[in-house]
Amino acid sequence: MNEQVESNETAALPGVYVAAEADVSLTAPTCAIGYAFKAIEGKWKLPVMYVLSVRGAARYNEIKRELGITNMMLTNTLRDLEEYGLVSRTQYNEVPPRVEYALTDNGYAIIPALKEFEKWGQRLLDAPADGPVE
Amino acid sequence: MNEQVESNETAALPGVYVAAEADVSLTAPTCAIGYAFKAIEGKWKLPVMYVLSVRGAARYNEIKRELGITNMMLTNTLRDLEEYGLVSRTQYNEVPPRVEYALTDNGYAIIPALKEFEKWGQRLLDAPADGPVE
DNA sequence: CTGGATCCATGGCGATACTG
DNA sequence: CAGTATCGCCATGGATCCAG
Repeated sequence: MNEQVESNETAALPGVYVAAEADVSLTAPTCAIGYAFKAIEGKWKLPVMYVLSVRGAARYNEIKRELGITNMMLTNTLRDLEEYGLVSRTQYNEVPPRVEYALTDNGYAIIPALKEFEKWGQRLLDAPADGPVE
Repeated sequence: MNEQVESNETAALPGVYVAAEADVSLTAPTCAIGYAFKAIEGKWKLPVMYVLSVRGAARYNEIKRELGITNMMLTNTLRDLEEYGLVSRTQYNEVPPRVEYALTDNGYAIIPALKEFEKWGQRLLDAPADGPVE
């Protein structure tokens, strides 16, 4: 495929690092980023949270149409996010029934990370030469 | 992966555009955050990139031990990350053989997002009352 | 001994129906 | 409108096997 022969000196950019300690124990119960990874595990957690962050609050079928997600996956994803206290569910006893989902305070706190992800994605799009082969 | 282009033609609903009704079109090829989501899709992309960001460069079995990931998953994950131009693979013709993986410049660019994720995870850990029921 | 593939069991995930 | 139920496939995990 692609033979990327480059010098080893680019391995570590000076002054750029995430954590000072080289011991990476993502599975530790007190590992912050490991816990974050677990919270967003699965294909649809981040897309759902992103939609809610943009819309503020959204109904079940709204999210479904936006993402093209199946009922099963949306239901499970919302339930998981609820368990983590990231999404709140508000049911209105009306006819027809209405259920609105919104980010909790902890869910809202993910937005800075989402924005960084967006900037990163933009950078990848701006460098198509290094992108995946279409 | 393969981009499944959702055809707008629908036998039952002619003339109805599916993509047009989405205000948030994460599937659009020019959507930055959608592209970022695709780039990190899968269970192990972020953990592997995190390990590489901390270690600077790591060998195959180093990553494997750190994460407790299986051979198949690590191989596939590294290959996907290579395709996206996020990870570089450097092979040394030595005895015993040695292969080192490191983040590319585009791969390193994810670190601000990882830092935000870490802060977010720390916030979740600091608010156990809102966390998932143990 | 290291990097990686192959077989196999399981669970996440998708498509389509059906229900309150 | 907001879910549930069911089927089937593919990604994932576990163990073992292969190449250099």
